[in-house]
Amino acid sequence: MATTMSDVARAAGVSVMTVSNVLNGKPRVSAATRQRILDLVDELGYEINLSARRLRSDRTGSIGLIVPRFDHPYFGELAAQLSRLLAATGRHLAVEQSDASKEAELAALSMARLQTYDGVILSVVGLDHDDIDRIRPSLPVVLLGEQNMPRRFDQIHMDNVEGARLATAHLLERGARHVVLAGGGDEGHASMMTLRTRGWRAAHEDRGAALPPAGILTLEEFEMDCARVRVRDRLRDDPSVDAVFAITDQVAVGAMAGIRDAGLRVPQDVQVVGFDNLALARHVTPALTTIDPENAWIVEQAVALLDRRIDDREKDPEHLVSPVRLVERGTTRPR
Amino acid sequence: MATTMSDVARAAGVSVMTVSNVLNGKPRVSAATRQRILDLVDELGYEINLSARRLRSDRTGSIGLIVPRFDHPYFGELAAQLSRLLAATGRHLAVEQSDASKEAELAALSMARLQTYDGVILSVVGLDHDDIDRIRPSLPVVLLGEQNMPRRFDQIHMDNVEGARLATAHLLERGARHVVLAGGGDEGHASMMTLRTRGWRAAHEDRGAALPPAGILTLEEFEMDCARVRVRDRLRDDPSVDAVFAITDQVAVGAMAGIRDAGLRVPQDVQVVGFDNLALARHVTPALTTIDPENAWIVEQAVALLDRRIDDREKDPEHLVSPVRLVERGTTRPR
DNA sequence: GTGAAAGCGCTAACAT
DNA sequence: ATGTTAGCGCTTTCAC
Repeated sequence: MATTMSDVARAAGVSVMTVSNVLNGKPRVSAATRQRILDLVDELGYEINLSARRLRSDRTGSIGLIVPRFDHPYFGELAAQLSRLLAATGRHLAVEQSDASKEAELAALSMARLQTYDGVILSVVGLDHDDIDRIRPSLPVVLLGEQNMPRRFDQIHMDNVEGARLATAHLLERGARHVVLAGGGDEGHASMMTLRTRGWRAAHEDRGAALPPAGILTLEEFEMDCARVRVRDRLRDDPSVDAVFAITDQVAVGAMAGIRDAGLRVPQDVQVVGFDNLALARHVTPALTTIDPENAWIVEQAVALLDRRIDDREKDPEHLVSPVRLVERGTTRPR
Repeated sequence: MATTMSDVARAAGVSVMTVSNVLNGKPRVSAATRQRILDLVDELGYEINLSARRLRSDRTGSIGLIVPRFDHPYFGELAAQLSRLLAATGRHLAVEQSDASKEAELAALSMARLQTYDGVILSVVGLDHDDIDRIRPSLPVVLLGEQNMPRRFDQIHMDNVEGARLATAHLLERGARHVVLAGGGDEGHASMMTLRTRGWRAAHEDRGAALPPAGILTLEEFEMDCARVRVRDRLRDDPSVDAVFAITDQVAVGAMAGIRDAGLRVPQDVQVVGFDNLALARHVTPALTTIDPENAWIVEQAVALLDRRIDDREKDPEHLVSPVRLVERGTTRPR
């Protein structure tokens, strides 16, 4: 069996309460007793049982992050940043995958699993307003997502429309006449996809440019494989396409491969802009022009919101929009 | 307050034990009572308190995976596969980051954090044999790693030497005369790096080929940025380099960018082989020839080992070596 | 400064 | 088929 607090207490000849007080940094303990207990803790290899602490008091020092998928680099980067930030305040992060399916995401949100955390940051994908509304968490939750979400939650979303508008406007400015939107679509509720599609439209409207025919290339998944094949085929069908705004950097990398498959060059024949500014974006050749969602800002705000909510469960929910900016690299032509 | 079992019991007019039995699928409960309780659970929105269950009985249905970094795609892919596999048996995965530093990794391994899991899969980086040996987990742990690890743990490692040998031999076979090892090194204990370096050496010895002078390009980090710059500089210094064996796919992608920066072509001027077979490897241009570590196999075995150990804490530890194979793509020349 | 008592929500073991 | 008892390891409260 693992060493418990009462083992330490017995060895030190004190009560468990004194051990608990020492371990929690409570003030009213003599220096001598404190030191003796600390030594014993080391010697016996005592480690607190977080389940017991949690059962009695809340507070585990753990924050949960629920993401749709572990193997999407965007979430990997988000998790890494969040982890670093939390470490600064002595807490740590556990990441769980919701699998982007409604059932899995709801299961991930089940209080049972969440209770082990002091608070949870939930990246909402695949849930609509009503699904989320059914969730009545008894612990602080911050929502990260694009769709319309119940106002009673603290939430952060990217400025998807503006980002997509910037991306598309940049392409049009650089001489593109026919900007295909890879991974776009108007179906369903407000989502990353529909919002970015809206931005692509808006950029055309802003300049009085006509939307290209069949300009939206739908994708089953926002993955490289899929994007590569669809973009290649689209270019073969229609040589007038001279630019791709890809809904994510992953799609953009797939699109770049597809463009090459079609025997064309980036950016001379076809320009490309992505969205996410993944680490990867700097390292493909040519380096990818993309929209930076300011993850550092998002992460910082998410923790701030969580902390404020942990502090005051009744505070008014906040609704933040992250700034976005265009990062110009080599997949678009110089002015 | 959240609904507890006794709330449900009171509402159903039964004891908490009956509720517990229903929720745990115990057989000796009448169908009528079971249904009544299930309905009430729904109605009251009851969710089990895992901390309480854990405190009493072990079993949370959660498995922990500790990885050095969230933002390395290799671990993202590993976690995703593991998550999928565990879901099949009704369990779920939480991933924690150890940050690749010794302190952080030891902290991640502290029983306090691990106790919330039924078992833990630990990807060991930055710890040597003695550090790991200091760990006396009271719960099942499977080690994933390359260095020499205490035999009392169940463990899995890749066949790094063989993989590196395959990669290097392939380059030599395809006419390479000067294979630089990007990210290699002999320093420190057995590690992914030193083992792959050994394989690179062995392939040369096998063919009676001399090792190139300054053939090992050390890298501070196995990251694209770093690899790109170092490879570019190396090629500029020494035009005789005609191949790069990159210690990881990430390094390989960086190397490919560096080769282009130096004004050379892949694979005509410089061939490249990576290691990991990330999803990314198929989508760079040209597609990356690499070593596949058979992650699916690793994940499957890790869960099997964990389950066997959960079943029998006293069983003899097992020590598995994953098979590796070469995946030939476009960064090496056809035969 | 230290400790005794009570109990968080659950389940194992043993009644009935 | 259902209930009773006890207790997991900790913290809260209150007493000394």
